[in-house]
Amino acid sequence: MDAAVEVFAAHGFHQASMDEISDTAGVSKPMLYAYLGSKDELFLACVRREAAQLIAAISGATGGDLSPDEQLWHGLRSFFAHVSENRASWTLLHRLANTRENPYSGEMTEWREQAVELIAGLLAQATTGAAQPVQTDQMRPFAVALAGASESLVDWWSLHPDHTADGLAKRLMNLVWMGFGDLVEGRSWEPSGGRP
Amino acid sequence: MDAAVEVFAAHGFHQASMDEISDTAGVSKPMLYAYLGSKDELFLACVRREAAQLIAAISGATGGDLSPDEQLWHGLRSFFAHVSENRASWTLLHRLANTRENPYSGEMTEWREQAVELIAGLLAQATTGAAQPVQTDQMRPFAVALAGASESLVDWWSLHPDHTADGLAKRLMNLVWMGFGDLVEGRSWEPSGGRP
Amino acid sequence: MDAAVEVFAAHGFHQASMDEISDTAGVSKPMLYAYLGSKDELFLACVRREAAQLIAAISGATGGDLSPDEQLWHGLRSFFAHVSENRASWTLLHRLANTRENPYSGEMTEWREQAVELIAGLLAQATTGAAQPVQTDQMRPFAVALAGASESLVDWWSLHPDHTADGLAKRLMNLVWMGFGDLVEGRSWEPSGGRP
Amino acid sequence: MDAAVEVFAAHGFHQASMDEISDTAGVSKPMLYAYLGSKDELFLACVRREAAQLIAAISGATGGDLSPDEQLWHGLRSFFAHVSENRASWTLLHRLANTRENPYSGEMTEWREQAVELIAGLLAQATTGAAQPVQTDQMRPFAVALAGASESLVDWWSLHPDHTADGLAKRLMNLVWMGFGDLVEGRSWEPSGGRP
DNA sequence: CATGAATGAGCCTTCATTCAT
DNA sequence: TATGAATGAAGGCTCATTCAT
Repeated sequence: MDAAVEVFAAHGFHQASMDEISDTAGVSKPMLYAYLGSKDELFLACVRREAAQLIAAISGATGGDLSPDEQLWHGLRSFFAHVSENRASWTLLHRLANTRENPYSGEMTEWREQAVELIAGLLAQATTGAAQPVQTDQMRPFAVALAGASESLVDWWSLHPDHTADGLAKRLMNLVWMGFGDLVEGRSWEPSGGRP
Repeated sequence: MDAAVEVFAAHGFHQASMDEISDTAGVSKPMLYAYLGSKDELFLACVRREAAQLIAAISGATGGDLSPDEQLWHGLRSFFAHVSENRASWTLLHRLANTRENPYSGEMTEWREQAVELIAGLLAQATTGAAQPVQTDQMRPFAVALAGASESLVDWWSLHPDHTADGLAKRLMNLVWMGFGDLVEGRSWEPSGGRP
Repeated sequence: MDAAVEVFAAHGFHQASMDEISDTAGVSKPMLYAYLGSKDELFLACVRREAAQLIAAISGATGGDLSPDEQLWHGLRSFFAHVSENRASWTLLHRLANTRENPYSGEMTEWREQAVELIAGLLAQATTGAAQPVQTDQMRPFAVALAGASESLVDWWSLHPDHTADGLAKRLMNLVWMGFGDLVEGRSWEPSGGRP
Repeated sequence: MDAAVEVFAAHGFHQASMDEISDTAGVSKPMLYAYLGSKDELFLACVRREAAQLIAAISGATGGDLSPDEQLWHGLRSFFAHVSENRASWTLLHRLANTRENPYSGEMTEWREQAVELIAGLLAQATTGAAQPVQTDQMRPFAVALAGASESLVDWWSLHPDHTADGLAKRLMNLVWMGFGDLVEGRSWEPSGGRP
């Protein structure tokens, strides 16, 4: 059973013993090894599955022929929604997968790169008709920043549950999208004297 | 010796054996226990020290009677600078401290709350003369987002070393501060039709 | 199927898993247990069968109304021939059965005693007309020595395949039978000054 | 403690648990690993030590400027004596080391080759003044046979303790040395009609 | 009857932690 | 005081052995 995600999320990789996982899953330890291989492979499988689900949720929401900002908006909403409904999954991806130093470290964070790529693509798309259109790869730092801001807000959210997924997503849109719009239109901040 | 930070950062918490730490530090294991207590306590002490240094670096840069945007700017610059000069420290704080599931998990992330508080204060301060001044605690989500964006950019930076600390800090200022400015001045994004 | 002999010979007793044996045999594991009982019993059954075949081969060759030396000669020849044609069988009997420390250890080496008995009988028979005929049980040490020499030569043979079964058998006859003949005829070696 | 030899000899390699070895040795398991490394390494170390002692015992006895037959005689005597005083050691070398199929299998049987080489040298030396002197490497089959006969007798001895080391050694000398002497002097056995 | 699926028990190995010197 | 030496406790993994189908 892939409710091993629960145990990993609850105790971390090393503190999670295969005994506890097998107990929680309701099967015996040899079954874990028969079906999922070693502990490393089990962990990797969990990460893969959860990452795929998260990416699928976001991708599904951003599809369609909406405008970039609408796509981003829906993507953020679905991200917050998915995460709030899959706490353990998020803990696994965010807290544990980033930390493990093992042969598979590449795969552990691949999902993040996919998300960044998705965002960067939207941002670039948004500049298409602007004065100075930009390439996708110049958008990456902004995409990374937006992704990080989202992740950070999710963590904070769990400590302040009185906010809604949509409320947080809208806050992020306001903060980032507006600033991004300014940027595209040529208004920018310079070190010795910002606007506000 | 607190060069245990190096070992923790290099191998992670569990892979770092007390043997290796004591060897690297040049003392014997019983000394580690005499001075720092258990492995958990040692780790906590490391986190505390590194967190204090990071917060000190940022606080030192934001002090003075500068305008809020300048303070934020200097804070971000010094954050990126400090992190780039203390890779191990950052790895410890960001990658390891967030993951541990132990009795001290509260203290492990306290530094983050301090940083958020600092940013939130600056943001609130920036609205003082605006049409609708806001309280510090309403700024927290934005501060959290900014902090997360910064952390995320730092990680990304290590894979793209051709950027400078100032360059990244400026990008963040442009993205966030401008959007924040719009917000303060009443321009905002609404779900069914953003600006750009 | 008793092709489990192959697996035992190939990997040794402990390295041979019941899974591999059942796979190689083309039946399922429960069948193994239904027909042959436990792993120990299976091993014992293999040893018994192979031992019986070996003893049969030797006994068949030594039968008849030949002179003792001819019987011994044919026995040795057939031993070398049988072993070279049943490598796995020999590995099982010689390398594995001697090692096992189980309740059946008696049966594991019974075949060896049979062979020794056969040889001792021949040796005794050879002294029938001599000056001092001897009983079978006084011949046993010599028989044991001859048996050991044969086994040892077989092992050595597998590393020096350029010898023939008959060549080795003849060498053994020359070495042992001649010495035995001397002995029977009263010429013997004494500690402080042998013959050559 | 290298009284692990006892446990290995008593139960075989696989049945001997590190727990039992450490208990028997009077130390804790981690000490075993600290001093002797893994179970494989421990076993190898035991074999190496016991093999060295056995070879030393035999070599020590065969040295000097004695005639070849005297050297052989003393070698056999010391072999039987050493083995009877070190039962566990012999079990390890003879019963276990020959069976293990591991990376070190080369070293496991090296002692045997040394013994064979020693014997072959003595045999060749004995033919120096004879009608047809022979090279050492033509003596190897005889040496192998003699070694095997000795080993076999030792095993048999443990079941018939009423014999003495010297008695068995003398029997072997009579059987092999006399036959060997005949051979050197040109008397040989031919398939269709031996001497006795 | 024959088997896929399941497990209890145990082994090797490691490491945080502590005495005796 | 500082340390080399020692260990209790556990964890990952495997395998002989048996049910439910």
